[in-house]
Amino acid sequence: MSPTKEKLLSTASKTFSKYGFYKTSMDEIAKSARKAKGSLYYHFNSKELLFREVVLSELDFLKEELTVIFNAPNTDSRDIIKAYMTKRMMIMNISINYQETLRPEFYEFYEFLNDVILEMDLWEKKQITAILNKGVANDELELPGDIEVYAEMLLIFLKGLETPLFLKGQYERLISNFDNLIGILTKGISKL
Amino acid sequence: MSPTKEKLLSTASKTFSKYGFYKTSMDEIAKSARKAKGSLYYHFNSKELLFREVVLSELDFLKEELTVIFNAPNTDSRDIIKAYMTKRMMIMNISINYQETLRPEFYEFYEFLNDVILEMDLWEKKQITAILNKGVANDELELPGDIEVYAEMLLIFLKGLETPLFLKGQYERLISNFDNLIGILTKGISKL
DNA sequence: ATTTGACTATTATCGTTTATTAGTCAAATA
DNA sequence: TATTTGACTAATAAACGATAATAGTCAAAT
Repeated sequence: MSPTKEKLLSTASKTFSKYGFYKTSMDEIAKSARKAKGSLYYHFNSKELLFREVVLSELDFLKEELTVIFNAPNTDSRDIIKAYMTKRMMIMNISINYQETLRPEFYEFYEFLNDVILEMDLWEKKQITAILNKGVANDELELPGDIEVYAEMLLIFLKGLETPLFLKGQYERLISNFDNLIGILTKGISKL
Repeated sequence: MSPTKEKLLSTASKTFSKYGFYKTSMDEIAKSARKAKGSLYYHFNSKELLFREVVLSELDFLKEELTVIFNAPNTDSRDIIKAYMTKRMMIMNISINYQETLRPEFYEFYEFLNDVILEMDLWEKKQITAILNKGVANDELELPGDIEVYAEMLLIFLKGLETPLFLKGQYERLISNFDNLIGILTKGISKL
């Protein structure tokens, strides 16, 4: 990625995270980055696509970090699940532009991001399903019924926590008990 | 409750559930109930308060049904938790006016209902906390850390399911595995 | 105490103008 | 050739008034 493009992207990320998508203008981003507005459009084509790139970069970072965890060799599937949940929450907590998309009052405005979020959901669901299947194969886990549905519900739970944690400022309070909760969940799925 | 008031309330509930709060007019409700509009205002004071009553009546029904479950004598706390989760989802599935308040595009418009929902949340949290505490006292459950936070997270999970289940039409698909999931959760919190 | 419906007050909607901001492009630069 | 620039245009949001729809009132009737 060229230095100009990189500069524009990081400036956009900072500005969007400060004022939100709708209260940030392209002129403002260009000015902050000390570049011409034309360069923004040369590299990103539109404001929506620029914001997409910003959110995508946050999700790509999350994906990279999670990939390390999911692919850790010789690790008990329960430990992978634990590490996954913890890491996910930590990174989401600092993904300010992703958090912006959670605001229900903007729900309809972010439709152009639906596919990005959906793609991430599918990726996570796939990874969770794989690790659950591996756990069952290794006799570490015991899961009656459809494994994919468990993966889906785990994701629903984690995503359900996002609003209280990141938008309603309960991160500190709830995260303190998160380890205990993870313990219970893994106990629930463990083969005893 | 007077017959007129009852008639108005049930007509309002039907009409709101059919067209939603904003696309239903007071004239329409009065006409459907074959009453004068003045009667609506005599009994309910405003459109918002009328809708409140409608949603409250759905939540009161839920409360009543759950109270029976929570207060069942001589019942294992795990069975109470299981019955609670199942019953909650069944009743929520038919509480159409409550479901309307879940729509994120209307989020800001339903602020006058926030206290009703919050009150229900607190009630549920209190009931769950009580049953978890009872379970621990009876040596049926094992929960390290703050019990209230578990109650809160269980509620977050159940409420997180509402949107996929009721608004995105996944009720049939996901509910089929719900029993298995409940089994896992109760296993996770059980003292072994 | 309750019910009624003609009436008033508010709020949504539409059309128009103005201001802001998204998006373009020919020329300059490297 | 690929990139950068900023004056320029096009599209959209905000502001405003006029009109339509609907929330809410109240004196009279039951």
